[in-house]
Amino acid sequence: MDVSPDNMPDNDVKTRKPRAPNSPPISGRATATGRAARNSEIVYRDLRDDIMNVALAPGAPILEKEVTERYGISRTPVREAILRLAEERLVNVFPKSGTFVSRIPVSELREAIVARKALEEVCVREATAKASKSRLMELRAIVQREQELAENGDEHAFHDADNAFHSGIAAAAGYPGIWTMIEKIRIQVERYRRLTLPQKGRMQLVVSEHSAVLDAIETGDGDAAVAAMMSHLNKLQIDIGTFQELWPDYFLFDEQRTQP
Amino acid sequence: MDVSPDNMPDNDVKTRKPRAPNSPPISGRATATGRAARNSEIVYRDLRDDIMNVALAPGAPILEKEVTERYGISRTPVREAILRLAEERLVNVFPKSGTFVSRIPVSELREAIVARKALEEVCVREATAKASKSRLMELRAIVQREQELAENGDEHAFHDADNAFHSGIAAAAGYPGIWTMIEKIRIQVERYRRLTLPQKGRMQLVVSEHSAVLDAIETGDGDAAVAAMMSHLNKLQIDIGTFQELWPDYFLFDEQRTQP
DNA sequence: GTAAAATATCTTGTATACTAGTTATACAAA
DNA sequence: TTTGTATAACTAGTATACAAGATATTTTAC
Repeated sequence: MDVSPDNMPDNDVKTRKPRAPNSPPISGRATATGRAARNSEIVYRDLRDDIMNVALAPGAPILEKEVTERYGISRTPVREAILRLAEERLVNVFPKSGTFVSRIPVSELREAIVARKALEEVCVREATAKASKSRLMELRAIVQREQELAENGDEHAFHDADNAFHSGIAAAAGYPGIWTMIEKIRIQVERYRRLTLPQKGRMQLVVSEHSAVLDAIETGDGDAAVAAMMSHLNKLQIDIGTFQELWPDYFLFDEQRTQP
Repeated sequence: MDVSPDNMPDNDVKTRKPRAPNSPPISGRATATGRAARNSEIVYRDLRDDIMNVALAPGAPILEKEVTERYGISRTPVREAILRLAEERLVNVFPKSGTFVSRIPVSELREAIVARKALEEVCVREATAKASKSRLMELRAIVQREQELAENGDEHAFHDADNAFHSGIAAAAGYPGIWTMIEKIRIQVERYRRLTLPQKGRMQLVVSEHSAVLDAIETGDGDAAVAAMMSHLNKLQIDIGTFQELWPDYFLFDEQRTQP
């Protein structure tokens, strides 16, 4: 375009240059931390967590003004947070009307599970091929931690450890970016999972399944590792019908996308 | 939280209710078109396209003010557009300093290609299993169109048709949402592809590869279809080293993520 | 002449005022 | 009582003003 900052020879006249920002993002830059303590980030995380925990139920309204007053900040950062949520399809913004927590779209849910399985399969296969001993020890430690948390019944911490296990496999495979993608997909599935989670003995089952996956990885049997992981992830596909009865208006069955 | 709009019995006193927004996003809603003509959307798409076309080169600064004046709008919608780009890692925002088009991170690039292959594999396999005759005819028409565009040398239209083919396969598989995910991944790869695209005879090669994929789908051979698709997508993995020489500062080699 | 400090000016982040559109409510008429 | 309409209140989108920090330039000391 007509920006042309460092293409033009700017060394002929020194005093006239109106301070074109000729500081591109240099590699080893100290201030590359970027958005660390931005208010919109805090609001975003809080709202996202509330939505994922179903503390904010699907269909519930989100009032900019209420959030504004709760945090004691202005509309601008709140609005940024809501826009991020809208992109992730966690909320629906109706232009001059209101913002609401989105309902769980079952068709997307199905696809999200399929996509996650595809990505986790790649990760676990690659992890089997090239995981270092230390990585395996880390993963085993996570499984052990899960065991302890399951015994204590600490659901929240167990949930974190669960994530750490899957994240660790992606890291062992050398695919941290793919784990980022899985996490984005997981956001969609998480609300559904939170509704179905409080089943007795579920944590113990997860521990044994994780352990089986790790066993296969350690023996270097890629196919077995993939099979164990698929078996594990298939547990997500409990039939949605039963939960449809419990929370009828939490789910959305037709397609009707809001943004093309 | 303390919103509680339609949970409270609001039918006792009629005149005092301060218009709590008791209109959740009803399913069959007419105004569900949502963001149609929003300025931030226009700016976002234009900037994104410019970045993907490498018209805005990696490292180039993006000045809110310049965009503001170009579109004749205020900073707010421009800012929203830039924030969306920042989430997709197409730009880097340095808080009180400036915004720059991000460099192409080669490690993420590698992972993006792996992820795309995993997702496309699922799509093409499922499409082979359950594509209707009409879907197959549509896909064949797209391939034919690609052939014609390749002969005419219309690179831009060919690019669209290319996307339509992959999108069509996802649709045939019943996974339109997965295509959305692939598109998000594709954004990252697209810039690299645009740099490597102008190779002679590339379009003709793509046509034949697409045709091979479709042949396998039509015969119902899932494994062959997957193999053909993988062979097609592997073409993306040309060694990056050669292009590193041509555009040394377009790529980023170390990790250094900006947002945790 | 060199280097360091001061200053000017740019950048993005935030707050607030205003606009335009939507929905609920009140009210009137049948 | 029901139905249509007017109005009032609330919504998100936008514009603009201000604040805080960073970089480039200028100035000053030596």
